[in-house]
Amino acid sequence: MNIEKAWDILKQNGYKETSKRTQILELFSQDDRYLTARDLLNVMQKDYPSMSFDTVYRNLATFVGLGILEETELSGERHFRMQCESDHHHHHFICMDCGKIKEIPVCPMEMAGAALPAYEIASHKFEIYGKCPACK
Amino acid sequence: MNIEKAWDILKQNGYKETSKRTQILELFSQDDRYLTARDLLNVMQKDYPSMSFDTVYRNLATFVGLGILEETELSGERHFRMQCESDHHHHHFICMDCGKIKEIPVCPMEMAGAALPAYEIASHKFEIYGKCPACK
DNA sequence: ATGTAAATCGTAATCATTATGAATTGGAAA
DNA sequence: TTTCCAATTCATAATGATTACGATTTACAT
Repeated sequence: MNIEKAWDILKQNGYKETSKRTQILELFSQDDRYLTARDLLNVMQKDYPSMSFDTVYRNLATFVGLGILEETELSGERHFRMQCESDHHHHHFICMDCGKIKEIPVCPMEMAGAALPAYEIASHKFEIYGKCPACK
Repeated sequence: MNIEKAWDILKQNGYKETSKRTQILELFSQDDRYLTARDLLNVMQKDYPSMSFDTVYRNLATFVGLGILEETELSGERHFRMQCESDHHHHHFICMDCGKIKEIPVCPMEMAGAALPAYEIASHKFEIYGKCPACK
């Protein structure tokens, strides 16, 4: 996901181009780690002092809803990052030191779905946590 | 996991047998769904009016640490349930209506681990969400 | 340029969780 | 049984993340 594509999606859904949305998208596009709302606010307030909780949270929710950002829960806090470019379904290894991620091409649902006949499957979560080679 | 086994573990680790721990274990052993701390408190205060947040949270943490309860994060809240009996590693389907779970015998780590040479894997999470046959 | 709905600001409210200090309790030992 | 002390619980306050509110500002179509 890049900034231009994100704006295409926002415009198509009737969202306006504002300076704060620009700032948020720029930050995410140049940082490929998972960030919390507070991380985001802290980093942004250095360069753009007027950025409120409301603006951050509201736009994060909008972006996740439109598939621009993806979200996961790590140690009790919501974390966000740019949605992956990959057009094929995949999952993530997440480094608990530096926060960087690595795509895992396999999806366990092919195997597991067969074990659940008569069940209606809505979604699934598969994540691996540990240390990346650089942090080890 | 049954109540006797839970007490064995607690005693072995020097924890005392208190009425509140008894009440908590009884509740979990007769409800196989994931419950939040508040669920637990609400249900328990009907029968045992003197049950505080502190007692609930502290004992939940103790029980999870000892492997008596297992924990997961659903829609931003921590949920708890009795640790499964199964001696082999497995994962869960969770019904988003009734909260009941079904064990899934497969684990994707056998496949995925191979895709991460040089990575140090600490843990992983694989859960499937949807509706069980009864709720569909 | 102007009007208007959308977006943002600054701050307060809410909700889950954790911490604190006083009071109570389990269980061993006298 | 009674006493004692550390473990536990109670009642409540503090914390930290998230959401909500009313006033103000802004994007952008007309």
